[in-house]
Amino acid sequence: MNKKAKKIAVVKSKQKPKVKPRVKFSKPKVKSKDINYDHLKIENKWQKKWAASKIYNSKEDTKKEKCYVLDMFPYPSGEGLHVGHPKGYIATDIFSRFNRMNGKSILHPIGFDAFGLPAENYAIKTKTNPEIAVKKNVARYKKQLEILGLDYDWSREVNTTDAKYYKWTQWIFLQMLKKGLAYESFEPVNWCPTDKTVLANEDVENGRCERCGTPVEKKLMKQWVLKITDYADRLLKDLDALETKEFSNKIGSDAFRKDAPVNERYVVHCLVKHWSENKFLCMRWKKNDWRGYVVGGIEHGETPIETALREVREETGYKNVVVKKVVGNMVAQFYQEVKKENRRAHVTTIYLELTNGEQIDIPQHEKDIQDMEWVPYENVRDFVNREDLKYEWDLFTGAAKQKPLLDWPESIKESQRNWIGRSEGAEIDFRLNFPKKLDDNMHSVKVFTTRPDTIFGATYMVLAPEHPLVQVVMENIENRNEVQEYIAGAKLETEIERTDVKKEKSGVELKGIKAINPANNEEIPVWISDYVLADYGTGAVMAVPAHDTRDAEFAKKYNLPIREIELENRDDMIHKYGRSIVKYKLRDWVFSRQRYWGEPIPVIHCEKCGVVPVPEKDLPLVLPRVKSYEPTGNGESPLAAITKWVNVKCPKCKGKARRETNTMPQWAGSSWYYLRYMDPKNSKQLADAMKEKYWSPVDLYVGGAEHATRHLIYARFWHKFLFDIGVVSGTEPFKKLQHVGLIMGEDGRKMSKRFGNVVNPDDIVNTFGADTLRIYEMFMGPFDQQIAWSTDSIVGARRFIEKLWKLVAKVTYAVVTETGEIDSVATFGLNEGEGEGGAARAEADTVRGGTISTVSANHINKILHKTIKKVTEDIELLHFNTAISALMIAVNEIEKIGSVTRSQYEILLKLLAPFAPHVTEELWYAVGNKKSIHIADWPKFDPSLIVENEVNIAVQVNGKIRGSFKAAADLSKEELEMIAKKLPEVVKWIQDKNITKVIVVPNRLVNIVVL
RNA sequence: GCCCGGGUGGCGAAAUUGGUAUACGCGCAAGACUUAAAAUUUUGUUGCCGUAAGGCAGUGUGGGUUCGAUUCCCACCCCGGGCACCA
Repeated sequence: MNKKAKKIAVVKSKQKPKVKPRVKFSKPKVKSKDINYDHLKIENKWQKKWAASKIYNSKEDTKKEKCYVLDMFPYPSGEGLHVGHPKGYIATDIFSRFNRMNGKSILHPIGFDAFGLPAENYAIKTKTNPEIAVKKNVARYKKQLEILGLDYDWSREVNTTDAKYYKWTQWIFLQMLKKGLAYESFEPVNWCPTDKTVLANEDVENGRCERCGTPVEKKLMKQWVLKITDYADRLLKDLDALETKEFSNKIGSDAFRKDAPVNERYVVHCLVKHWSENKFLCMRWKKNDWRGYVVGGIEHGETPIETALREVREETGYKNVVVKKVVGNMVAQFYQEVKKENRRAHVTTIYLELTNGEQIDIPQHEKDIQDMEWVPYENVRDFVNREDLKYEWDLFTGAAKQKPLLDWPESIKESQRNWIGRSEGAEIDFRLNFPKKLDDNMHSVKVFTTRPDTIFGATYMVLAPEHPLVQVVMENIENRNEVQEYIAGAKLETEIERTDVKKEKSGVELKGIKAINPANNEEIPVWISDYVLADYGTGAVMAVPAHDTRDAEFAKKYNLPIREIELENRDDMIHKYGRSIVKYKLRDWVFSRQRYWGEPIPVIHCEKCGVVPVPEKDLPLVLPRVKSYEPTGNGESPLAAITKWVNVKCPKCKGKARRETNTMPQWAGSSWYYLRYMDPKNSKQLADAMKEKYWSPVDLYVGGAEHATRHLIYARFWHKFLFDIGVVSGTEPFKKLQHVGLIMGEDGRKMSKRFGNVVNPDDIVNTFGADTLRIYEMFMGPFDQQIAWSTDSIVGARRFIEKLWKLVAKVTYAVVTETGEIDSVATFGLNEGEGEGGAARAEADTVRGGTISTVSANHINKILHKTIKKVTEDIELLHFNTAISALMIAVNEIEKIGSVTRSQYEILLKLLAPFAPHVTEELWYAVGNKKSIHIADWPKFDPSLIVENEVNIAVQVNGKIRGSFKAAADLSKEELEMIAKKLPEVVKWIQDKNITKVIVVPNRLVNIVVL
């Protein structure tokens, strides 16, 4: 895939691009000789050993849970990788290594996407055959990737330009053809005059070719098109779909009721106060869901207050309840809790009080599902949020709370929603009326509107200049010349000019033509204007200047009537005058390119039979070698010049026929490659069904955000199609998606040869080591955030690894004699062979009275177990920067203590192994292990070890920190308050003052409020 | 214009059931080691006032809720991204 970033931008507003002319690689400040850490030797050694031992090869092991980790495969350009590229690969590497150590069966493959314009243009520029250029570039990329120590299963490598691979790309196309999803269209398409090919809508950016920036032209051409619009609705809906989950609980309750309120606007939350004490009623649904309030649905005709009273009586049995107010200051805390549940919720929160405790019996079915408890005001929050009582049901819909089907960043989902651009509206026919009727036909014009409720305000109609009807009625137009001139003028404009919002609107009235508004039978003028687009909706609009800014602008300019009206009922209007219809902005995918370097479209044009697919047995249809692969510009690809290849017999009638000479777009091969990794060598099908079922879907997919509206939409489309024809088992290919934040140049601009700010990863690996590079890139900041590279800051990562390296000398172990007795306690050395010998080693911490004190050992244990927890959680969330920070803290602490047992050190190594695979492997063997650390078990933390027995208590006076003290954990509130009040630095602030209130948060703070 | 995301030291950034803001790293300053430098190491490092003890201010701005707000609410400013004469 092409690694193009869309915009050049700096990370932060405040930070102006610091233009440093010198961005070349600078010499490092580290010296590794002194401590014997030779990263080149170590990294090289382990990379070879891992390749030989095949520990990273994937297997469909049904006994294990699977984990499919995927990178967006690279598009090997001529320039090689820069340090920004590996960021995503390092992240998936960490994630897959982590999951492997957690006992999962891993698929972490890689391949190359190499068909398409970039490779072809590069080949033309360098005058090499694209096939050869691609081979060379792939080899270079592979080498660059290999030295990073990534755990790819290279035996599953795919390449989209390999005939064995694109056989299946062509096969999928044929299946689409069979289902009518691939068709030839003859319509205006985007044409790039520089690249001399048509483009899909997705390849056009602000009216320009996404590759070369040339403004695209509209050209009428016959093209292969894929009917992605048939899938528009599913592509949109599944973005918000929920994971299907079995849910059997049928017990009736508002929470589960089918007719429960589905719209949060019709829900009330009732806060119910005790009749004599400052306590609130907390409800417990027996499905472990605590609420601090009663939730009820407003039924038809009720006011929220009535609902509140009814719900509280029904659900709690307390009869004598009165409404105090609707969200007042007094209950602001509760209100905030409610809002937190759902930021979009606009619930009415009602505060009620009981006048007495009189209670009637509630029905058994209510008792079955819920309990009640009176909870003191200040404890309600803790009570509701108790960790062990996470709630599983959606508050508003009553459905089981489910995870979304797609765990994707909201921004990418939103991009796709925008791109698909669904809008619901109506098609309404306006009859046309013109005096000089040439025939009796009363023509009519279909308009598309999302506001049928404004139909009475339609005071004129506007057609796109290209609207076919204009030509039909041309003879009846009085100002024919003027109209034709306008149409000709509009044609000359580029898309960019035409769709410029700032441009003043222009248009011409079709004099002599009138339209009739079906709502009031009024005759209204008909105009043409280029602000109406031919290819959206119906190419015609009813103009309602009172309710549409564009129409208003136009009406003002041409003095057309603007009529304020009362809005009608939308559905009634649609019903009376038109039909409801859904339109999408998404266009069908223009699928042919007039270029050489792509998959040949496997179709034959027969004079008699028309379009005939190449028989499946003849696949792959291999891309033939060609003398000149320069684009022709005449709408044919260079393949058309190979008459021998082009002229074939029709597979059906054996008559004269020609091959299709257009090729597929760059995005074809990448639309399904993740499936091929599952079974890369299968010659019978694109992937074996069992294997597909085992590995699907991709558990984590990492790549650039710029693919949001292309690759990621195309792949979802193809996947859904393959699902429909039974080739794949699920409806979505990528379960979790994460986008990588770009690494910018040191000057804050995008890394590019053009700016001379490219940093080559090979240089970094050479001087600092792959492990250092990996740690640095993961430590830079949040993974999805764009950050500028800084060679100066790498030393931090390097120093950290060196600290770990030096720490091995402080690992203690017991030397055991042949009879099993402890001879002495020793440490490991940094040099090979040091510390070894005839004597066996044993854990130092088993030694009675050994060198490491119990206190220190316990202290290290506490640190380590906290670190295990933090690192484990952080890797799962892809919070690599904070995971590394936790590891640094652990190393610093252990270094300070100065001694560590072997088992403790090994935990540390394991935690770091996914991040720095080489150095940890080296040290792992150095302390006496015989099997790779990368297949060792991930450490588990012991919660009891994490518990602090001494805590720091902050003391505030009127909310300001005035002091602190250490105290045993879980000291009572009273004791804490007493100690706090006696602290000299606190006494100073509270003496001579009236203490009005003391707030004590156990294990945290004491706040003394004085007057 | 509509829709997402974000704004914290000199810099990259931590911190979410509302509870000691600035963890970790870079840089910088001072000390140790060294003939010297590098490397290493120790200490310090939000700003202002103060020799210090300490005080005041402080998480884009202005309000609000609260004993307590980076965190919740309201309004606004700025930055980044997506869509855009889409009817």
